[in-house]
Amino acid sequence: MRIEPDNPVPIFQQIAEGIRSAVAAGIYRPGETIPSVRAQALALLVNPNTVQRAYEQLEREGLVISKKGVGMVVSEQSRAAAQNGVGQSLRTAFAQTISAAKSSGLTRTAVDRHYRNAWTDTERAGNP
Amino acid sequence: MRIEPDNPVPIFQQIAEGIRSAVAAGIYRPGETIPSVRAQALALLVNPNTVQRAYEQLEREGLVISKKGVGMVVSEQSRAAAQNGVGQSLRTAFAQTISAAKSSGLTRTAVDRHYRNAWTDTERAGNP
Amino acid sequence: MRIEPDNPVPIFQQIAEGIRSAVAAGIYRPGETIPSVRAQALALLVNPNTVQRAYEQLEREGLVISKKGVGMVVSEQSRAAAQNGVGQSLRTAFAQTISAAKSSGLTRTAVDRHYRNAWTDTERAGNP
Amino acid sequence: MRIEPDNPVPIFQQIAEGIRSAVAAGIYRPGETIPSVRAQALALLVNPNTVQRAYEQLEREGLVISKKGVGMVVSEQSRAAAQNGVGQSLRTAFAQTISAAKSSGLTRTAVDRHYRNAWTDTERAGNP
DNA sequence: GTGGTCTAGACCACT
DNA sequence: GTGGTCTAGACCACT
Repeated sequence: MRIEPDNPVPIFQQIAEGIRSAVAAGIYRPGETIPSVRAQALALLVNPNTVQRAYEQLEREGLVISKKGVGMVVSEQSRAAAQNGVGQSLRTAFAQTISAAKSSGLTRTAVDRHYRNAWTDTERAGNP
Repeated sequence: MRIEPDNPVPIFQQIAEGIRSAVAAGIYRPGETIPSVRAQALALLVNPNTVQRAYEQLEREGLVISKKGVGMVVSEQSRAAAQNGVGQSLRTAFAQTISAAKSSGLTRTAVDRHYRNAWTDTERAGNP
Repeated sequence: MRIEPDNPVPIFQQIAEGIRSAVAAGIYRPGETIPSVRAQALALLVNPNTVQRAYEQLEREGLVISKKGVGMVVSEQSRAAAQNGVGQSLRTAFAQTISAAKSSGLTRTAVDRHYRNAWTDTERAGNP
Repeated sequence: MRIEPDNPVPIFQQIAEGIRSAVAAGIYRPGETIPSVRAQALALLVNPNTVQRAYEQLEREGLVISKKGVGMVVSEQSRAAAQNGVGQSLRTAFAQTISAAKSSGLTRTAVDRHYRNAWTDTERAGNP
């Protein structure tokens, strides 16, 4: 998971989003624990309080359940919820970008070209 | 132009982006003035200072030249710069969304489907 | 006389200073008129109101006396006053620059070098 | 650092200049933080927003890097940049004063005398 | 009317 | 504690 400190999206939300993605991808499975607040903070070079905030939000969403002495346990219903949410947010993100492009007067052809170029960018960046 | 107050992207940047798009689309042409700070603030229901900040940034970018007592005049080289910037930010936005999708374990086929659905969304929303 | 619109010193003060210098240099002599508001405005590509403000200040200083139907007439005591003022402001300007340089930790040798370089700059700019 | 509220140079620029000088003089060193926005505002009896503007400009110049929750950290390349900038602005300031003097009809001998007198002034003022 | 600067004070994310 | 953003409203120079 990568954190972008300059991204206007708050870091704690980036962390939450990262966990959601990981659950959707099956990296963390129901019954397993996600990394502890301290471990995560260390891994991301971020203050533990910030990770804490992210985890609290995930608990409110029901993706994860905090168990004393155990950690944050991935819930049973988590995966469907996460996957659903990921797909939804994906579509919304695309729609926003496309809307912006249209209001700048770009044609669908031009936008599609940028979309394909973006794929090339992500592949070049080492995300096969 | 629409402002989303809940968007983590600062309002002043949303405004700057909106003007950039308008210049790229040829709505404001070189030699013309963009809406005055006060008029824009009134139109967007936003504080004049916030608009001012957006306009300062646009001036630093060379899109616009401030003339006392006259207004913010669109520069000659503005359009190319704006168009370039819009294309660039489009590609970056797509790349970010795609990266997120990949790290959630989605395949290119799935992502493409979401992309096409997003187009449908924007068309349905009345942006033919 | 040159006006610098980007200089934080207000334009009307730049104009007033320009006239003071011209009087000190003997370009305008007692009994003569300085350029009319309209002529000056045209020459400097500035709004007549701005020139008007500069002239009002000069009249308050006693450098110039407005005579209906004639114009702004240079006063008898103007030259001494202007010359005196120019010398004074020169010294003050130098003192400020030198103070700033010292507080940046520059030595007298370094400051003197910059002073001599500045002379070269003004000569190169075509002000022999 | 002293602020002159009547100086036509905007306060936020005076603050920026003051920090630049301090960095050039080695008062703030790379890795250290400059005074916080609030502390500086209190020290200079100025609104925090005004200090903020000065610091934003310094960050754009690369003199300083803002770290959330930490402060404005002096960058590695800061000193060279600041020193360079100070020397540059010194020369420009001298050139402007000299130009003004020349257009008032003063000879180099007279201007040099004023320059030396200005040094005496700054020494008398207690800036050995 | 136009933009530029400033004060006063609030709320947010982060350490 | 730290910086970042925003509102509300004043005053200035210039056209």
